[in-house]
Amino acid sequence: MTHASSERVDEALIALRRILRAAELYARTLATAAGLTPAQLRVLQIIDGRGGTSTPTALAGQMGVSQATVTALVDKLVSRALVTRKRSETDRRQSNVSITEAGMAAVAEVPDALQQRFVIAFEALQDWEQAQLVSSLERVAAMMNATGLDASPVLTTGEIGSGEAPG
Amino acid sequence: MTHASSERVDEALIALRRILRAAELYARTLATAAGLTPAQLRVLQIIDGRGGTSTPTALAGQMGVSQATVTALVDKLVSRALVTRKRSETDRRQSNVSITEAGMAAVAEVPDALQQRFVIAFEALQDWEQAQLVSSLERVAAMMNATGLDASPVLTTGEIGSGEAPG
DNA sequence: CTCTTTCGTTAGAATGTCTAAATAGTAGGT
DNA sequence: ACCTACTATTTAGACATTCTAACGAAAGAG
Repeated sequence: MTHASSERVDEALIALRRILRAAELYARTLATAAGLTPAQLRVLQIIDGRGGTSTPTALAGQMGVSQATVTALVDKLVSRALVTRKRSETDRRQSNVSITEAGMAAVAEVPDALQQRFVIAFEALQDWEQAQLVSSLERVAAMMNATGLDASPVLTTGEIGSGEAPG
Repeated sequence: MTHASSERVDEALIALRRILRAAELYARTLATAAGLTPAQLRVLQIIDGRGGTSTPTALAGQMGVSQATVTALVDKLVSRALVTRKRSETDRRQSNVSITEAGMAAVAEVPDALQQRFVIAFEALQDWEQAQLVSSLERVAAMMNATGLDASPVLTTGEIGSGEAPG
């Protein structure tokens, strides 16, 4: 039991909070600039990151909200022609929500909030420091998830700095 | 220019996103369990962390929302007797929002979302790993802030695992 | 005292969110 | 074919968060 441990937890927490807050505020700024709301942008990004099509149930699961909420969000996006909604032909209970070209353009214009800021900072770190941060972060993330919450991996991490990600 | 860099950014981003999402979902769960909403709980936590009293303007600044929003939030909390609102005597334009005993009890009952999960994970890390994570996190946070966004330090990091924090 | 600025609230609107109920489709058993 | 059970989605009704704009009240400068 280290004495200094709680101080360090404090410091880590403060840093994490600042990252958290910066990401949150920035996400809103970006979405607003694109004429969208944060939630609408998230829907668009998830669909785009999943190959251009998804279903309400999948979206609800990934976003951690109810299907009803997704319906409302998709309604808004459909009315702006950023996505289309079409009944599945193999299972007509299902609905396929597909991103349109306008939607893709909107997503492409808006760099991912976390990415934009985090990547810049991350790339300024030393190589060994990057490796270390990844390792520590992954352990924390794994442990937080293990505590009982599934943080449904969104993984919309496409165009970061290099070319296309492995498809 | 390292080739492996973008892969690592991916991994770090994914981990951070999972932490992000877990914290967000968990915050809602906790607030709901306490009969509050996330935003209301945040107000309570900020006031509590600031010595028990604040003003609408200060709260708005710290939360990154407008004064009008704070007014609405405080209205709800007042109606539940978790805070009181009283005109300042030195400057009667100002309003002092103070947490009540019931409010403090509510805050004490609800472990901070991030803290709860993060601390558990953090304390399971090796000593050197903790130190490293703090260092990396702080660099990232500093750099993200330096990019132009002020993430208004909330620092409600009081009762983590040890006794009272300084001050 | 009058003008300007600051602090806070009120009013009105849009969005996000939920739960519960309704609608529609699939699948299995008979 | 028909009934039942389950799954996928939408609708309806409610409440919370948030904004901007307008307003009232107080402080400060002159």
